[in-house]
Amino acid sequence: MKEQGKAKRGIPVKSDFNSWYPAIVEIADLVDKRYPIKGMDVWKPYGWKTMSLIDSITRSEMERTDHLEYRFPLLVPEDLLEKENRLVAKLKAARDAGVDPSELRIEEEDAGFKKEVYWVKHGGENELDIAMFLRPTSETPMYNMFSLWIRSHADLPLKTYQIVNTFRYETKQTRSFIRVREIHFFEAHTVHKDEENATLQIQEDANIVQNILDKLCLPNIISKRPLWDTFPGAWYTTAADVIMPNGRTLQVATYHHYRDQWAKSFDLTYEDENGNIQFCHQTTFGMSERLLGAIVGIHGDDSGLILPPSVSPIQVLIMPIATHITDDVMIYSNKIKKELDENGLRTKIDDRNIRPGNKHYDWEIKGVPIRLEIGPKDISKEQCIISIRTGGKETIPLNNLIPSIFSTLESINEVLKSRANELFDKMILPLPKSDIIDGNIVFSEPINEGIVYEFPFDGNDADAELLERKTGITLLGECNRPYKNPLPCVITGKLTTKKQHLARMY
RNA sequence: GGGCCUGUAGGUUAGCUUGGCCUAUACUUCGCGGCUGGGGGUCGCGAGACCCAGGUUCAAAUCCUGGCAGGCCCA
Repeated sequence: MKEQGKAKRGIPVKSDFNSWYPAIVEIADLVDKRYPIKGMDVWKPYGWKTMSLIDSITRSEMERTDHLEYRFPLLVPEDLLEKENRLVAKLKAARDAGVDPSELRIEEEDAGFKKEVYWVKHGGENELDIAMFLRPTSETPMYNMFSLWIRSHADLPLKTYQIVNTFRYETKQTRSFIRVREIHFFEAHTVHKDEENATLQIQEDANIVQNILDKLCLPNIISKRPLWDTFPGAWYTTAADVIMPNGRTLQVATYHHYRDQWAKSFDLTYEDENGNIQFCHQTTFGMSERLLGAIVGIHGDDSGLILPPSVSPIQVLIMPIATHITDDVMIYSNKIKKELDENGLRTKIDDRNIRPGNKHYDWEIKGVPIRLEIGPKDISKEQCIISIRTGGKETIPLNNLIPSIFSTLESINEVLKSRANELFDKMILPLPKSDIIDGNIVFSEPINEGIVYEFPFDGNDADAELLERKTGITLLGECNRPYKNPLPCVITGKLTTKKQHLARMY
């Protein structure tokens, strides 16, 4: 179906994913990376519009589930952080004590967020009495206010969210959308009267994540993260990971059950029906522009992006052909645009005075699902020609335009899903057979880089760590889709249906 | 945290090893005009760069030091 376009504008082939990805985000005009701060890209209109469309899917899910949108300040005074640090330090100590005394995970910093935030220490020329930092996430500012707002059970549940920029001082290598220092962040925070209600919220979050990822055509793995990967202060953390074409997993959503651990630190209490003071139970749920990174990475091809119709800023790009021959071409183009617009589609007419081939390449790179050509020959036959980004060209009669466009968009959506699923299935393999010899695991075949491994696992933390060390890759946690029939755990040999994955994570 | 590498028009790049031939190469891009127009057309004219600060030297894109920015590899 192709053959007509070879590498253009220096786009590397997608099989060279580590070169393709950073190139395509700029060539497709999503971001400009030349801003002179590492990890802070400029969002170009095309990229920002796409992100905004992703956000609007999120917003409608929030609305559907009765969350209200808030907007908290960017700056947090240092003294508020102390509560959080004390909590995190305490939990870590407890966790470490609870865990097998073998020296698990020593690399964790004990200063909480202190080292990874941007500090504001001056106001003009004067040093501030209390330094402030840019929010890396908003638990601290939000919970401080929640404790003022929540008085009785009638105030619960409190379901809030915001979509804001957050900041982390990353020292590692940054990548557009995947690891950045200014994060386009969605965070939902809820407060409930008891653990059970918070648990129900976690189930709702799980459902929302699937709705959103489905609209973006992104298959994913849901795992309960291992204890050491649990968000500080959380009882447990659940995460959604997608698999990028290089075999690395990308965490695109997390939701945390806090139980009442944070409430105890922030004094979040309410008076119940019987007049007793109770601690609240909380959850949080976060996502970011990594969703866009996943779309770029998973759907794109050698010719550029392919955007799912649900979030493509332009769903139908109209190309008038040979406008100088007859004025009818522009008249028809405008007529078609009007008709599509009235049916709720996002459209654009490209009337630049350049060759049509050039326009095809331009919009192909940007991943527009449908390009529609209308020229003098078509007008005489009352038809137009559409080029489909996932492959193929079709001639459609103008009197059947709208239904044809809608069914084509739908089929593009299906093609993206099935391609993504195919890739996803191809990326996951069973872990090679292993034997334990003198406390070491020996695999029957070498562990491969670009693959996600699944395997039955029913061991403890020490077993898990052995696996990570031995393979050099990371454990995603217990998957929410267990094996149908029990299999022997790769470490203990015990029969279990529990499934885990090992992967290189972004 | 440790190590390696790189900075020349908007983008990709030649020149750097061995300082002078640089008024800096080519492609692309951009602007104006003409012919054109169904998958990167063509002709003409025009625009655009040596990261910053020092140093060495008669002379620095080229050598040295520092800064800033970026990339890669390893714990």
